[in-house]
Amino acid sequence: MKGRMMCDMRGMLSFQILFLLSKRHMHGEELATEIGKRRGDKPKAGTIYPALKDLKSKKLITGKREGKLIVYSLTPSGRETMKYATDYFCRAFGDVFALRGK
Amino acid sequence: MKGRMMCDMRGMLSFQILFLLSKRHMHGEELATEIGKRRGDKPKAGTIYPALKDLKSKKLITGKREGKLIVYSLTPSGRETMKYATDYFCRAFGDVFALRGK
DNA sequence: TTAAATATATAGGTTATCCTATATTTATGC
DNA sequence: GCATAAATATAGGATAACCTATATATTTAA
Repeated sequence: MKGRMMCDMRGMLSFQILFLLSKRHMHGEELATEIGKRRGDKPKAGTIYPALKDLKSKKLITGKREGKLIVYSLTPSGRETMKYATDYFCRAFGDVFALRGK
Repeated sequence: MKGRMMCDMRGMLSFQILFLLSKRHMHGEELATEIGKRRGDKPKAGTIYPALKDLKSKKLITGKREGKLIVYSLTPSGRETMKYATDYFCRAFGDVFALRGK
């Protein structure tokens, strides 16, 4: 599927991470798996961990070590960013979905 | 609005161009304006024209000069790519929309 | 205790997407 | 014709998002 794609479909990784964390707390591997379910390809460690590091440095998420895992959740600022980003996303791409099923 | 965004929302430009061209033929400025309506910021010339050049080089769109304008439309390959890309996009981000209004 | 498995971290490279700034082409108004 | 406006083109620079490969930490199994 991805091989057939001739236009670039990268992007919105940090947004998708914030979105998933707004539903429940997750650790890195879990996030990668959830993104993989949606995109068809699970992002590699070298993709997901730098993204988490960046979101953490911007204080949008916090991580709490639980044994082998680091469980991430949104900060208040992360929740607000997520809200604005969702509005933006829906305004930008809403009509792609509106057409589905037609 | 965009200034408040603390997570990167770039991406999917070529997909959005293909999507818009699947609805009607447009020239570059027109595409930029339509994208601007959706994203809140109209992409600059240095963004849109290289993207069109790239899609053209991949034979996903063709351009026909009409006076001052170059009117673009999808090639058969562009239509097929657009279909796969839309499926991918909806699978990847469908639940962002599913939650709206809840 | 040691090995293997799992999760995380980081270095280094590529590309699309964004920008600003400058140039060129084409049509239009005087 | 000549200037202006509008559309297109391109150079050059930044960054997020992807990758591979390697390393480290932590838990589990033998």
